Amino acid sequence: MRWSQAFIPTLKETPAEAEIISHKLLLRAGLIRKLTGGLYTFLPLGLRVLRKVEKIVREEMDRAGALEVLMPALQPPEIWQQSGRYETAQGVFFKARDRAKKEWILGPTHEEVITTLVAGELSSYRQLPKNFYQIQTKFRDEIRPRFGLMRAKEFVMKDAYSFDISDEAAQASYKKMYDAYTRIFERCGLKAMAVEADTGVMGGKFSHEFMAPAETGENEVVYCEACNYAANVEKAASRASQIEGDAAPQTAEKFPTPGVTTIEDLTRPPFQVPAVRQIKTLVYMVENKLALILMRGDHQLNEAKLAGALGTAAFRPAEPEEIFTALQAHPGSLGAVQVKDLPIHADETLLGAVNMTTGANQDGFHWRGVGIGRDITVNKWSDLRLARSGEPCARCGQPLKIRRAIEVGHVFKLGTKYSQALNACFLDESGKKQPAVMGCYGIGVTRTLQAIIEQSNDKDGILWPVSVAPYAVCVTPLTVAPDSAVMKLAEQIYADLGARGVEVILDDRDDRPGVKFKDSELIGFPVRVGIGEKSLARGEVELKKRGGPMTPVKAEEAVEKVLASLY
RNA sequence: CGGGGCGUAGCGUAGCUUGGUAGCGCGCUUGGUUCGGGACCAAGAGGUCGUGGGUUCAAAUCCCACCGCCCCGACCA
Repeated sequence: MRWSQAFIPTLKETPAEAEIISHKLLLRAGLIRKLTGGLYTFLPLGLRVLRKVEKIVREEMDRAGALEVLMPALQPPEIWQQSGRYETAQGVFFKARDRAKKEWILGPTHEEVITTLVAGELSSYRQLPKNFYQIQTKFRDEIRPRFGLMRAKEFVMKDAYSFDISDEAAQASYKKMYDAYTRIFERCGLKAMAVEADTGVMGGKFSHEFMAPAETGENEVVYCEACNYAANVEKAASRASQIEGDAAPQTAEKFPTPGVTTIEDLTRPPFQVPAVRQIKTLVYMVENKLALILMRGDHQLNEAKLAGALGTAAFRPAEPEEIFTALQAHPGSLGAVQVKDLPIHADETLLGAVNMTTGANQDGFHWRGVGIGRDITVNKWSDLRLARSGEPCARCGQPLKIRRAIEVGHVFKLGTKYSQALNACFLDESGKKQPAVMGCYGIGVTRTLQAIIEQSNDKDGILWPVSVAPYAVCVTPLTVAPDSAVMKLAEQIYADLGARGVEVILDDRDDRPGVKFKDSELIGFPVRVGIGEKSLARGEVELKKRGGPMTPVKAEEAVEKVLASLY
């Protein structure tokens, strides 16, 4: 490609809309442009990168034995009703209507479609295992699109769905995808770690997320350097730090606490009750009934765990009016002492706690000397708390660490939820009808692209890994007069590299060197070959790896040196 | 959806408090000088000041509504 013929609108200044470095660079390097919030056009250079990421994904899926298909983006709501997700996934749908006013759904994911397909084709266990994948645009009505491609209304995703005859076989399929993902991110030059994850609305059995560490990531990963335990913070278990030794249990007593409405307030004089000695009382509306959730004062509730404990995701924090009606007190003065008519769920760290302080369900009053079990009747004990940095690892006891990360991939073991609902069944060896055991596996392709930039950049711009760079080499003549020795050599190196299969761009723009250098560094071509009169007088050209020093090489060796530097 | 911020030329922005000719930098066009790290000089083009309404002799500026974008939040009582 000749730069003068290309469309590479680089920007000297950062558009005001971009907040994080990868988003800024996507715009500045001329890779994407925004149509409107959450919707982007890939410009030629950005599309080249996208295609390269897709190619790597495709190669690794094929290698793992998955079969590529392409499913419709537009889906009938009926299959979602069949799977039971029409209601639960309501929030993410973009909907459309045809001329007959019938409703359609712009696919946010494709479990229903693929399972419907398989249901129609599958009859015998001999047909399994099968794993189908596609690379397709998904549509999700995100609550808040942000950070460019990171969270968009429309994005490219690779999704794969495996069908197996048994749990064990499904496990093998899962492992294959897990391994494929590890290779994919490695080949993309992206640091990503597999972490245990919550299954959320997918309703699966267990799952791993592939997380690319980055400060701007929207997720938090809890990990242990000692034993390699790693989990999404929504899932992460930590060992409960017990409350230190107690004096003899005191008797519960109500005391006035005018104006006190937070855990923090109670830790200050005159009360000076440490947060670990407090019981935080949260009120939730669970399927239209109120429930109390008790946490230790220094702990935070993890809603993903709460969903697991409640067995439903249909809950929300109660409104203050609802709380007052039920407990005759406002948030900040709530407690579970002597509450008999509401279900009480408690985090297991409170088990056996005595001498605790908690709200009295009377504004301006708290109880102290409260003993769980004696003064509060807990209906269900569960692990409900958010793991924190420094807490002992649940496996090995070493301190846990937390870091932010971008979720780039997710593998789920689904079980038979969808195959049962949509009748994707087969006859086993004994002639018995069985639902296929499924798994599903996603990679956010466009998000991966941006995550690579987020991890690989410096003050001058992007540092593309060779595997996904829009062009591997930028040949930069400092003079472009057609009959000059400099340009002639540039043309020759450009042609020779192209002939050797290297993706190369020739910066034939009649611009000053500084402009060309800045642009090539902003875009981040892995290797630049600079050709100028001065060095050429010595029979040399300049080889510069992005982010590295400039090294002179003999002009006649340039092509070989470039090839060597690429691998 | 709640809160906050912002909409002025392709991009970045000043002007708004205190109403009175819309300004600057980058980019763009033309000419010239330059030519190894985002050149310089000169002359230009380019604006429904987000949209609609209101107040006023007069609105980018004040008021109302709407639209759009960005950020934070939407569990921590």
